[in-house]
Amino acid sequence: MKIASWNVNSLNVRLPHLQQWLGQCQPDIVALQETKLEDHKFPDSELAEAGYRSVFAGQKTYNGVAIVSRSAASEVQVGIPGFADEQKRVLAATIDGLRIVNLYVVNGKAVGDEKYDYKLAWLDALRQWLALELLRYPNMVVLGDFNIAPDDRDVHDPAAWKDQILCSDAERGALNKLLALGLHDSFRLHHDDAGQFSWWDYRAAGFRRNLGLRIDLVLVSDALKARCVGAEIDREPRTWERPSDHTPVLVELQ
DNA sequence: ATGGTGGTGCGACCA
Repeated sequence: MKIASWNVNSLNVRLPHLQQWLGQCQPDIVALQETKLEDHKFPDSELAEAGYRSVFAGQKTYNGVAIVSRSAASEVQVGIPGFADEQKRVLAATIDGLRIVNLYVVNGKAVGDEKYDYKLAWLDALRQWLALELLRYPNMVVLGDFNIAPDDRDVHDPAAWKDQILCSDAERGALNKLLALGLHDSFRLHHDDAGQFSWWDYRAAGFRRNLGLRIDLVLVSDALKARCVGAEIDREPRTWERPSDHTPVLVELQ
């Protein structure tokens, strides 16, 4: 089965892209971020016409997460338990026997900014919660827009980005603490090359010049590692007219 | 190329 993550940067604008991509890629599960839609505006009937069910937790203008899947979702959880947060960034559900945890990690703006402190506190709360979730649900996929480039291979210009937001040691340390729970960056199970990105800035012709970062990740738990037979970044939707600044990333599970 | 684009919504903020 195919499991994907895509930051669509407004599902209102990108619904045609999502429909196109569902049709040609035929994923089983897709985690969406930055839907930017209140729940009553979520296009669940349009997606049902394409054969997909939806669960979603959105808000106006900012954030918003959803999981779109062929099979029904159960045990739906919004947010990190015990971590008060108005921002809709976390949505977990059980689908096809897998625990799917969809994340839109805080961006953080700049190292030292108050949003950066919020990002690190948020990641710490996430880690504490996931440690418990993994005990309950060994077959877990944690995926989404992590807003962290794991290492310098994931950065087009590591010197320019050194110690900058999305690349700082504290952010990478927080990601490594998540991985230490028994999670694996699926892309790195199958590829070790540099320059494979999932996000390119709209400015300065970032995509054309491949000035990107790999910040969209699919993590698989220890129990799923052996079933993970492929991991890819599908650059095609980033070439379409009026694209999201992110492109879909996906794994194939046996 | 030290600038630049895009979404929301009509300001200014966020990324």
